[in-house]
Amino acid sequence: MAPADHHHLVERCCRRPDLAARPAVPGARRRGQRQAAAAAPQEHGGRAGSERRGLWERRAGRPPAAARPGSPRGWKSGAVPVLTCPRPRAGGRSRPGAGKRSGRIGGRPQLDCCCRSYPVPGLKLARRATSCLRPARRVSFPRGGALLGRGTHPKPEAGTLLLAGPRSPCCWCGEGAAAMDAASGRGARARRGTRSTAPRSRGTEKGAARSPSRGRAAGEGSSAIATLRTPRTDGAPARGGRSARRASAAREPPAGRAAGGAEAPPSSRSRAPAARVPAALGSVAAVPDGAVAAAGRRPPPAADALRLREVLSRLSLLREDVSEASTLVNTVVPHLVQAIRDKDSCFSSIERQSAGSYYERVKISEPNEFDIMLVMPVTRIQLDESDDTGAYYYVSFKRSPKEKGWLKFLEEDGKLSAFKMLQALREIIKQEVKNIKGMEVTVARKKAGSPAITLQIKKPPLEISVDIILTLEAQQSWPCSTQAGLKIEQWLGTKKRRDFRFRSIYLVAKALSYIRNTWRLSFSHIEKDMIKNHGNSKTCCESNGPKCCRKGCLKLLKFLLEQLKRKHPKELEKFCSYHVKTAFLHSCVMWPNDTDWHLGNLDHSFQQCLGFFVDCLQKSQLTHFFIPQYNLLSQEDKARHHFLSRKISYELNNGFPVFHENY
DNA sequence: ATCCGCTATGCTTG
DNA sequence: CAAGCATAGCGGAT
Repeated sequence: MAPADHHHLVERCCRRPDLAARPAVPGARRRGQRQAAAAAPQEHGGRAGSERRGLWERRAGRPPAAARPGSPRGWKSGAVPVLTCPRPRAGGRSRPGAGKRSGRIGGRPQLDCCCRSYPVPGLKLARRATSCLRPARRVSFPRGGALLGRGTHPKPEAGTLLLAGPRSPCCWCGEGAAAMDAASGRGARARRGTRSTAPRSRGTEKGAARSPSRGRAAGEGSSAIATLRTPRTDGAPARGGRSARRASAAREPPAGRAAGGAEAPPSSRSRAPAARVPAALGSVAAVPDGAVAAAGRRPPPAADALRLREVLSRLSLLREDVSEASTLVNTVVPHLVQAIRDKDSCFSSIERQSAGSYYERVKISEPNEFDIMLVMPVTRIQLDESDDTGAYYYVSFKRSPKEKGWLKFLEEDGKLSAFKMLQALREIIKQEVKNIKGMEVTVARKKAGSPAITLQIKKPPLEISVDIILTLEAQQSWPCSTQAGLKIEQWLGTKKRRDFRFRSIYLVAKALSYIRNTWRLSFSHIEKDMIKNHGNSKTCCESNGPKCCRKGCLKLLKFLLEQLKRKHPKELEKFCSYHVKTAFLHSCVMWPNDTDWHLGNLDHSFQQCLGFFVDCLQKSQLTHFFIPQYNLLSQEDKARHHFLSRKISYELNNGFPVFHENY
């Protein structure tokens, strides 16, 4: 059996032919609209936070925010409603009346609608409204990905759908369509950052305008701590748009084309060109992919880290996308859960649990894939290994369950049939999706052996897939195959390990190709916890604690594999994100200290992870993180492993050109 | 003058 | 409440 088949959370890799027909760039229109937005207002003066706000208010002679219409606080406190859009849709700083000096098109603010997050009169605390009086715009940007220089307006052209350049059909699924574009949002991302910029106004009281922490931060060396992504805004904020920095990275042509087109003359003195140097690295000759494969053999150019941060910033999910997608998912899923509980008494105690990269906060590119576990508590089950991996089991009840409905899910020999349960669940869901209004929800075709029931939710321009995974939860000790796994003592501590192992075991309905009633151990709840609370010290990444780059590395690993899979779909079809996730977890064990993952050393940490993964590939040995006897890289696929290891080595040695390529 | 690294703050989802 | 996204604006580098 192919290890790649073993993990439902990653089986998306090569499926979704159903999505292949989706538009090349889902969300492009939305993004286009968003990014068409001209610069948003900007407050002047340079005080941080409330101090700065106070200054602005004093200067502008305005009432305090709490009393001002248009301010959320104002609404909460029952201030006078304003019916027209008094403010552009932008981040926390924009406010009504501001922006007089910000970028505008044609004298009026050419802003996309701000009202989706603007409170509606009469709707207390409403976050969304449809009462916008200002039409959204569509804007086209130059094809070919010319860089947008700062202060350069992209010359939007009303009424044109935004497309950055010709899109090649996606090779992800071998279906010749753009499924993976959608999955990763790469195409969309390329347009994400496009926005107009405006001359930036500086604070009038430079020194005084410094935020209280500035001095400390600069003086005490926190400059070494680089943020993963803090797209600075050199002009006024565009509504929902990316910073110019992000934009420049996203739009960078892969082959090192001279930055700057007619629209975007780059500053010759700026550091930006170095940062934007495409991954081919210009002067650095490409190192063949067959070269040595451990990390660090090529001293990375200083710009590497910067570029990785750029890449990372492109991968983060847009807040608006998250909001829209989660709204859909959170409408559909509770509806289905209720229906499932009602329709079959066996399923009456089913509970929703979230899993997968979105809920681990390592989803990259676009929030278009969600994993929902439907967890059924079971008691007194007996597990019998179905093969030698230690991951697959037959499940039977030690005592027949009180609920007699269960009998219909049992095979003659008393084993609980994953297949039968999935089928029942699937039928209920298929019936129930018909009752969901306001969007199109369909159940994707069954995939042999897949533990998931995949929903497609369409509400143009959104297209989301939700994997529903039937899961058994048993409060009993973990099987002995897990005894020597989860070696996190040095990393998260012995107590944490003990706590984890006291948690329930989860089994997902995963049929093997030759046996229909098997269940596979799932540790996604533990993985989620480890990724969320990943620090060796408790304060890692907490609000005031030191920030690390672990999640950043995981995202980059995922992205690298995605990109390579797009480039070599056939050769890499057996690899999935669970492989890199596993390698990442091993890396966390191998380098347990937070200091090993200093945010400023993103490039180094990433290369270490990759180096480890490449070693695994070369040895065809990647141990399941929880089940040490289970090798995720079976020896039969050695050639494929070497292929991937060569590809990764090439990327490693040449500054990751694939991060900047479109497939 | 422009760009970059960084922090502070607000907002949203989980 | 934590985490992540989005933005403003500083000092310093180029």
